[in-house]
Amino acid sequence: MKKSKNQKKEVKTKIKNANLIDLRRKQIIKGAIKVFIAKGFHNATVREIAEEAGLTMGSLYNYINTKQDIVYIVYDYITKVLREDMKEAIVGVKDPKERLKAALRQNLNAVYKNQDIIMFLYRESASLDKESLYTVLARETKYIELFEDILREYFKGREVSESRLRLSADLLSYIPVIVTFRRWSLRRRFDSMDTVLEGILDFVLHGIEVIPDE
Amino acid sequence: MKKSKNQKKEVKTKIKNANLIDLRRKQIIKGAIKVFIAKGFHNATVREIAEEAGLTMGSLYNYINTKQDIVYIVYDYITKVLREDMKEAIVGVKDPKERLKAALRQNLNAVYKNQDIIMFLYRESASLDKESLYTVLARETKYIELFEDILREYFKGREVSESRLRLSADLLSYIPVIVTFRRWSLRRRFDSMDTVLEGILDFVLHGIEVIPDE
Amino acid sequence: MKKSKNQKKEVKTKIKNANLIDLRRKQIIKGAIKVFIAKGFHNATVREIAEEAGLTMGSLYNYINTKQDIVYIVYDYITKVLREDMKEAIVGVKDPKERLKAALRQNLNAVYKNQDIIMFLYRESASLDKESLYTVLARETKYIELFEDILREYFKGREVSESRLRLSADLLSYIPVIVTFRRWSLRRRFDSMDTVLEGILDFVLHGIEVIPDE
Amino acid sequence: MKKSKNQKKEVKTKIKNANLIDLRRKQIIKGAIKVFIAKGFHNATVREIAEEAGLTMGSLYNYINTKQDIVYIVYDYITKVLREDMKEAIVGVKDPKERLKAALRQNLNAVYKNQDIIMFLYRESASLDKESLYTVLARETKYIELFEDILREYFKGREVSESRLRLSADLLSYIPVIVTFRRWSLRRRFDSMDTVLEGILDFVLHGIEVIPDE
DNA sequence: TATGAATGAGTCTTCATTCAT
DNA sequence: GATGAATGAAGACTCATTCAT
Repeated sequence: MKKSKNQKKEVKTKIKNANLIDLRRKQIIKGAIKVFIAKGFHNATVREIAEEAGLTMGSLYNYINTKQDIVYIVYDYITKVLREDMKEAIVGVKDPKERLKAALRQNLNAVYKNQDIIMFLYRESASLDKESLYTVLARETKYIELFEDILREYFKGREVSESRLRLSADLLSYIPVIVTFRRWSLRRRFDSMDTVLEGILDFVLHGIEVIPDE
Repeated sequence: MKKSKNQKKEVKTKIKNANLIDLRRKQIIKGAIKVFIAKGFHNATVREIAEEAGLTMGSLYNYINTKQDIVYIVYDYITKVLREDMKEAIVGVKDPKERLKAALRQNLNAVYKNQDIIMFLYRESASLDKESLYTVLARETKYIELFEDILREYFKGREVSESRLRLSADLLSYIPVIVTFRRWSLRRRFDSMDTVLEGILDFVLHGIEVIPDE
Repeated sequence: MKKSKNQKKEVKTKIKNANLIDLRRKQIIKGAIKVFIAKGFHNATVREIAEEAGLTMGSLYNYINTKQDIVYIVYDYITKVLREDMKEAIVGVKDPKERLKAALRQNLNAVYKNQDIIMFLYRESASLDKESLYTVLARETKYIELFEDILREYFKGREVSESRLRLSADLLSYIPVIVTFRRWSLRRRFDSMDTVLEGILDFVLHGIEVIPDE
Repeated sequence: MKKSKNQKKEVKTKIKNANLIDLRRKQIIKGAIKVFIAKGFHNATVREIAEEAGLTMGSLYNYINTKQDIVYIVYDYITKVLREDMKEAIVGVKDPKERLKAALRQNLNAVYKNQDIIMFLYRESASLDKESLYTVLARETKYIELFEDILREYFKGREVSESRLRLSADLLSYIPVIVTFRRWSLRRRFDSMDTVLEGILDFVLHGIEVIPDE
C-alpha cells in the first residue's frame, strides 16, 4: 500500500549553490502563488511571475526549466506545508477523540484560511506533468493516511472495516474543501462562516459514526 | 434570499433561424464537451472544437461570439440536464426518506457517470465571464434547493434549524464530487467502486442526522 | 538497391485549397532561399523569411509547421529542379559519349550558376529532421543513378565493374561542387572560371577512364 | 599570388601566463570539437563547451572573447594538424610518383579518419568572422600548395601548364572529402570502404594525367 | 585567475477572431 | 448562411556575455 520508492521529482537547475536555490525558489513560489491565484496557471505569464518574485526572466529560468515546473514547486511547497501544519496541530493531543477533532478543525481552518490556494490546487492539477502529478498524489495519499491513523485509534476496540475507515479518511480530508468550491454559495446563504465550519464539523463527526441503520 | 430577476445570459448570434441556432449549438456543445474533457478549456483550440462539431471556423463563429461563450453554453446545457435528471429521478417517490435516498443515489450516480464533465465544471468556472458565472451559480443554487426541499420534508416534525438544513443540502450535493476529485486515490485504495458509492451514501445519511452529541 | 516505397515527406498545413498551398509555398521557398543564402538557416529569422515571401508570420505558419519545414521544402524544391534540369539537358543526346559530356557540363554549370544554393544544400542538411533527410538523400541517390545509367551505356562493351561504375557516378556528381566550396580559392588562383570548368571536365573525363595502370 | 602579410589572427586574452593560455586553449579546443561535432556550432552552447573542456563559464571567457573565437581556434588547430600530418607523411619519400601517392593516401586517410571534424570544417566556415576566415583560407591555400609542389615535381620534364597543375592540386585535396559528404550514400552503396578509398585514389591518379584527348 | 549567478534581447510558435467571397 | 485564409499580438524559452566576489 505504501510506496517504498520515495521518488520525489527533482526540478533541474543551472545553479549550483543550494542555499541560493532555496532562496530563489521561495521567491518564485511566493510570486507564483500570488499570480496563479489571481489569474490561474494559463492566464499567468512567466514574466509576471518573475516580476512578482523580484527576479528577471532569465534569472527565473536559471532555477526552473518550464512554466510547468513552477506549478510543481508550488504544489510541492503547499502540500508539504499543509501536512506539516496538520502534524503540528495534533502532535500533543493524546485522547483519540480530541485528536480527531483537532485534526478536523485544523483541516477546516487550513482550507478556510487558504481558500484561494486550495482552489488552485484542485483546479490546476491538470497543468502538472505526469511525474509531478505522481509526486503530488503520493503526498496527498500521505495526508489522507494521517486521518486513517487517527481514525484507527479512534475506533480502537470497535469493529470497523478497514475499507470503511479508509473511505472516512478520504471524506474527512475532502469535505472541508466545500468551503472553497461553494464559496459564493455559502457566503450568500449563511450569515456567519463560523456556523458553516461548525456545521461541517458536526456533519462529518456524525458521518463517520457507524450507527446501526434505521 | 431567492433571486427574483431570473436573468439568464443570452449568447448573441447573427443567425435568425431559431431552429438552426438550436441545432448548431447542440453540435457545438457536443463537440466542445469532447474536446474540453480531453484537454481543458485553455488547451482546446476553437479549430478543434469546430471540427469535432462538424462545423467550419467561420460557421461556428456565427453562433457564438467568443471562445468563452462556448464554455458558457456547455455549462448551461450540462447544469440543466443534471437538474432535469435529478427531478426525474425523484418525481414519483413520495416517501420522504425514500425520496431523499433516491436523490442521493441519483446525485452519486450522475457524478460517477459524468466524472469528466463534472471535473470540467468544477475546474473551469474561472473561464466564465462574470455574467455567465452568475447564471451558472444561480443554476447551482437551484440544484441545491432541490435537496433543501427534500430535506425539509424529511425532517418535517423534527426540530432542525433552517441553517443546518441548508448546509446539509449543500454537503449532500457536494460530497459525491469526491468521486471525481479523488478519482485516482479511490481507484488505487478500493477494490470496488460500488463499495465507495455505498460508503459515501451511508456517510452522508449519518452526517445529516441530528444526533445529540455524546 | 532502389527504394520501392516512394515515401516522400509531406508537410502538413492548415490550408485546404491545394492551388493556394502551391502558390504560397513557392513564395516561401523563394523568400527562404534568399534569406538562407544570405545568413544560413540558424541566423535567418522566420520573420525575415515571411517578409521576403510577402506573407505575414501568421500566414506563413498556416502553410508550414516549423522553421525546419521551411528548410525541407527548399531542399525538396531545389533537388527536384536540379534533377529535372539534368534530365532535360540529356534528353535528346543519343551518343553515349556526348550524353556523358552533356551531363557533366550540365552538372558543372548548374553547380556554378547556383553556387550559393548548392553551398546551402551541402551545409544545412544537419538542419533537416530525420524524415526530411531521408527523403532528400533518396532524391540525391536518384540523381547519382542518372550518372550511373549514363556511364553504363558509355562503358557498354568494355569490362568495367559495377562497383567502379557506381563510384565514378558518385564522383562525377560530386566533384563539381568544388566550385562552391573552393570558391574564393579558385577565384584568387585562376584568371577565368571557364578555364576552371573546362579543367574539371577534363579531369573527370580522364578520371573515369579505366586505363591500365603504368 | 602568395600573400606576403602572414597576418595570423590572434585571439586576445586577459591572461598573462602564456603556458596557461596554451593549456586552457587546448582544453577548450578538445571540448569544443566534441560538442561541435555532435551538435554543430549553432546548437552548441558555450556552457556545454565549457563543461566538456573542464572549465567554468567565466574561466573559459578568460581565454576567448566570443563564441566565434572558439570556432576559430578549433579551425586553427585542426588545419595546422592536418598540414603537419601531411608534411610528415611525405617527408622521407623522394621518388616523385611515390611522393604523390603518399600524399594522396595521407589525404584520403586523414579525411576518412576525421570525417566528423572535416564535415564541421566545411560546414561552419560561415560561422567565422572575416578575419578568421581569411586566416583559415590562407592555411587552406598552403595545404593546396603542398600538392602543387608535389605535382610540379611529378610532372617535371613534361609539359603541363601551371594552371592545370594548380587545378589538379585543388582537386586532389578536395575530392577525398566526398567520403564525408556522401557518407551515407557510400556506406549504403558499397560493401567495403577500402574499395571506395582505392577507387578514389585510382580515379584521381587518372584524372591528373594529361592524356591526349580522343 | 577562477567562479557562476544575473541579465535581457531575441525567436519561434500559437490561435482567437475577422471578413471577403 | 457558409467558408476558410489571413491576421498579429502575445508568450514561453534560450543563451552569449558580463561582473562582483
